Amino acid sequence: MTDPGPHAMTPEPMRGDAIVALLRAHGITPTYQRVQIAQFLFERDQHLSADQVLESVNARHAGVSKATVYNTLGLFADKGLIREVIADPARVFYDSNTHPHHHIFDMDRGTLQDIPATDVTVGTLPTLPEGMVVEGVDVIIRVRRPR
Amino acid sequence: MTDPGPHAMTPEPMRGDAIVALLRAHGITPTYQRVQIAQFLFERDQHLSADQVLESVNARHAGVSKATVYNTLGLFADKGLIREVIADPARVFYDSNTHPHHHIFDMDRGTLQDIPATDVTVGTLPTLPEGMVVEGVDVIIRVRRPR
DNA sequence: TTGGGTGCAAACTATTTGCATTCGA
DNA sequence: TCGAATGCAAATAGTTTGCACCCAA
Repeated sequence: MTDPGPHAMTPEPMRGDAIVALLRAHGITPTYQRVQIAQFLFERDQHLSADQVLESVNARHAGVSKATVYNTLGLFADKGLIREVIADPARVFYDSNTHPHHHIFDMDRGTLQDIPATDVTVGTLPTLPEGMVVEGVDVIIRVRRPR
Repeated sequence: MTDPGPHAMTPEPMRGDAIVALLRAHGITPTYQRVQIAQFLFERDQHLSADQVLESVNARHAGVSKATVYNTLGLFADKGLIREVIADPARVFYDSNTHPHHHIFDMDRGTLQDIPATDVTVGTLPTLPEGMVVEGVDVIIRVRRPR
């Protein structure tokens, strides 16, 4: 847990070589497609579906296929660069902020919002099944406009 | 919150007319397909995907289509008979236990396990966006066998 | 030259939709 | 009789897979 992640960096958009270094530091070969996607993801903290990433990345200068966006987001998540958020049954969101925090899910708009981890307290955890290890604790508050 | 739900009933499988009454009490017309599905769901507390429900219901005496299973589970969830659990990115689970509780998700097996609500404490909630109301708070502990 | 890594077209599958049919008033 | 509700075949859309290509050793 000594990895500072992308968020230890400056608030300005990261330069191309900073992105390349970040990918390398996570054991990811920095290809053209991956740099494009990472560049976009780390412009700021955001919650994006694969489709939104595809659209935005290709709006710039294109050349990245749908499958590659999916595979790359999965790879980034595996390597701990971004965080998968399972909140909307229709699609997976990827959160470019990997610091510990939780989420509010707007069921009407289908959008996510961060909650500081300190605003939620998770107390006692139950005994886990044998040989199992906690990968993460997700707290999702589902909100909507009253019907 | 005065609705006792199906769990106020006996531990034995509910009889057909008890299921019919339960559906009616929730404003659901008790058709053949819906009764078949409800009968199966409320045999015991369980976490099932739509596909598992389809298979099990049709293994008995059949006659329920895939689309109807999906639509019926959605209807039951809307009416508060069962609870949707969003934990596995690949499929939605339906929990026949609607009492407040949380879940452990086994990432290797893709299965859910209940946690008593009392084993997890959610402290301060943040201020919600204007005009929004909390539909539910989901806590999911993701576990897996260490790699 | 060769073997693992990469990108993507095509395939796959969970879920939704549109509509013919049925049901209750 | 008639409008609303129901069930399902077919369509949709998010995601995964299989394979041609590329590159470092």
